Order: sequence, then structure tokens, then C-alpha cells
Amino acid sequence: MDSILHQIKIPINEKLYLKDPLTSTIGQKILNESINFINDLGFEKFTFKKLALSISTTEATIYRYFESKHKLLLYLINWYWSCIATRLLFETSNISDPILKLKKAIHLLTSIPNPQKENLLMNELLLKKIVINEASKVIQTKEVDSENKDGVFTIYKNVVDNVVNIMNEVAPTYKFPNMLVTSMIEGSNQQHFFAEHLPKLTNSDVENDFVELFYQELIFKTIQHDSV
Amino acid sequence: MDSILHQIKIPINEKLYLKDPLTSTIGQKILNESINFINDLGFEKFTFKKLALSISTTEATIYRYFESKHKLLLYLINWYWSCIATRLLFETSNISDPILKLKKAIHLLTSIPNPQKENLLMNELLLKKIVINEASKVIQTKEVDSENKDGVFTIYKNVVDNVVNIMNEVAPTYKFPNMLVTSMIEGSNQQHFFAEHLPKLTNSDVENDFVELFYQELIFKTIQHDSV
DNA sequence: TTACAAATGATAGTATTGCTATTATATTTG
DNA sequence: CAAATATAATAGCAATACTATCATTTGTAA
Repeated sequence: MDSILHQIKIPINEKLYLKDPLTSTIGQKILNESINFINDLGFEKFTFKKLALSISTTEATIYRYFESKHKLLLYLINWYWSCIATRLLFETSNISDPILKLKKAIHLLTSIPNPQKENLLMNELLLKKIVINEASKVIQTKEVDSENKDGVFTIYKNVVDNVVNIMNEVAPTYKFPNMLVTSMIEGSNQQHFFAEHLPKLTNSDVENDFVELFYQELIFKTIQHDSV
Repeated sequence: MDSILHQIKIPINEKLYLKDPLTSTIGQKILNESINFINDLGFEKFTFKKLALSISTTEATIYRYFESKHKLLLYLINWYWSCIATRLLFETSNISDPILKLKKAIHLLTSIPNPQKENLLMNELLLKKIVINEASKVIQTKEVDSENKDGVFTIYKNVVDNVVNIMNEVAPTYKFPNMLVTSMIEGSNQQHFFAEHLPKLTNSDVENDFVELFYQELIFKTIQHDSV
């Protein structure tokens, strides 16, 4: 199967599925096709019935893998963050200069990957779009606390932690590294959303990579007095 | 009726309702009670049936005011932003120093109002909580473009514009004022959410007003080289 | 005061959704 | 080949998000 499934190093939380979708063809079809469907229809209009029809299976079968569409979306978002976690490690581990390391991390997290140019597959781009457009719907719920207890956000928190550690190397006395990192991650996604739908809320006219530029500048100005 | 309804100066977009809820007692009950319900249950579990029951009316009547619960939530969010627009004007208009003006704006937009201390009513706090917890669900939809054409986000864009103008007074050459303002508004809301549910993503342990502090520092450091 | 429109209440109904349950049929594995 | 497992086919159910209809109340203007 031509997918980025093989790239997953970090296992995805077991509470997110009933039967591991990576262990069967039909499970992988569920993952790949749900990515397309959620991108096309949006999460609200996406249903297991439609998904089942398009991969020639039944609703009942999909429910044997995921107990709800909410959990499936959480799975996809975790999948995305596990890709990012892997790439973050790969792209910063052999760099000794912490400033360059931080720059690389900012690039990874704020820019939209170009699947032509870079050697990543289509799925990762589609997953990023899902994170941009749908992630808040599964996080901003009344279940967030119990799901957090289940460890559903662990991969995401690890990514944040890793970037915070890089930032601490650059600016050990800066007081708000976690906030700066999460505001960059979430903010950049939102700016991409605004650029597409409400461009007057951004400055997308300035340059092509305006989101990355904005955050590269903002972060280094913010931490410069705390830099070694 | 004891509410902040009278504070509304800026009229709310007519496309958001079928019958103006401010023109009748039952309409105002819908607004006030829906605020409580959405805060208690979350938007997903909130239904017109439950709302109707609790204000002793019927689903049909509520549907005569709002064509969907989606539109009602958009109405509430617009209500919130029209309060903020009014307060922004009121709290910055008689200040001549642009730096102080910007500081006041940052305070207004990043801090959670204390209804005891400040002379605003309970509703505004509840509305802010709705904006923090539910706003993304009605913005990040496939309908965002058509609703934007209907002018549903105009009040919000005006607030952003006003703060951008203040920022331009302070730092006329800064290239990304819109992004800095929107990332502050959205980011501060998200940090409040994280602080309550995923505190490790923030630095909420540092101080009480950590969100405001973070943004006051971040913004002035970011624009300082462009300041007059 | 009556007349008449507008607002509301009461009730019913519909398509869809999100999910469960049951049984039959493949498919894999030992 | 047998037994276990996975999947298909089908049905069903409670809740949701609305829509429709008609009776009743209420406000308002002659």
C-alpha cells in the first residue's frame, strides 16, 4: 500500500481504536479514505456510512475499528503529530547550533509542506489540512479532560516539549517558552486558515512564506534578551 | 430585563436571525438562556429542544428567531465582539499616548474580565467563555466563505482593524500588524483554554495574569525596532 | 370594544445521524 | 480440514435538526 504508514515510528495511543487499523488492508483503507473524505466534506458532513460505501465495506466493519468518528479524527491528528515528531527529530538531531536548530523547528511547524519539492507523500499534506481545519473540533470539547487522562494528547505535548527544549538552549532565562511554542504552532495553523478564507486578518500580501517569516522574526525578537 | 443588551451599540448582522431577538421578551430569554446552556453542555450537546423546555416555550418558536443553532452561536459571538468593540472605543478614545492605548487594547483582549471588580455584567464573562470554547466550531466550517460574504465576521474584523490602527501609530513600519493582532486575540483565548485543560502547554505557573504578561512583552519586543 | 394581525403554543412528522445488534458468509490460521 | 476470526448484509433504534400545520393567545388600532 502506497502510504506514509511505514513512516510511523511512534505508536498511536491504543485508546483511540478498537482494532488497530494498521494491521489490515481494510483498516488502512479506512485511514486513507477518511483523510480524503474529511478534507472534501469537512468533519461535520463526513459519516461512516459514506466512508463505508466508498471503500466497499459496511458501517459495522468501520465501527469494529473505531468506536466513533470523533475517535477516528483524533487518531488522524495523532498520526499527523507522530509524523511531525519523527521529522523534528530527524531534521534537528545532527545540528549542533541551537539557533539553527530552532530555525529548523520553526520552519517545520509553520510552513505548509510542498509535496512536489520535499520528499513527503500526499497524505502528510492532507493530514496537515485536517489539523488546520478540524483539530479544534475534537480538542475543544467537554471530554478534553478525560481524553487527556487517556494520554490522547501525549504525542502533541512531546512535540511541544522538544521544541521548548531547543528554545531553552537558545534562551535559557525566557519565562514563557511553552506559551511561545504553542502559540506558534496553533497560531500558524490559524494564519493559514485566515489567509485562505479571511485574508484581511493576515498580511498574506507581504510575501509568499509570510507565516514562517512572521514567526521567525517574532520568536527571535521575543527571546533575544534571554539568549546566551 | 437585567442584561447587557442595552450596551449594544453596534447592530448585529441581520442575516444571523429571522426575527430580531432583542424586540421581545422571549427573544431575550433565548439569548440569555442559550448562553447558560452552551456554557454548561457545550455546543454539541446543546439543542433547541432543551432550550425551549427551560424557558417554557417550544422548539418551533425558537426556530422563528434563529434558523439553526449554528446561526444562534454566530449571533452570540457577534454579540461578544460588539461588546468588545464598544469597550475598546470607550477605553482607548481619550488616551493620547499610542503606547498606552496599545497596552489598554492588549489588556482588554487578553485578560479574562473579573465581573466582581469591573463593572460589567455576568453575561459578558459567559460570552467570552463561549468564544474561548466554541468559536472555532462555527468559523472553521465549509460555509466560512459564504458567511463571510454575508458580513458575519465584519464586527470581528473591525475590532482587529482598530487594534491594527493603534499598533500602526506605535510602529508604523512593522510589516505584520494584522497577524500580530489576530495571533494575540486567538492565541490568548487558546492559552486560557490550555491553562484550564492542558496546563503543561502553557506557563500558567509563572504569574496570575500570565497570558496578558506574555502578550504585552511579546508584542512590544516584536515591534520595538519599528516604533517611532 | 371590537376586530384583526402578529406572535406563540401544541402537536406531528421527516430525513439523517450515530451507533448497536444479529446472523450469515467469507477468509485466515493451526 | 476444522476452528477461529473478520467481514458482509441487514435491521433497528433513539436522538437530532429541522419543517409543517393549525389552534390559541396577545397586542394594537379604529
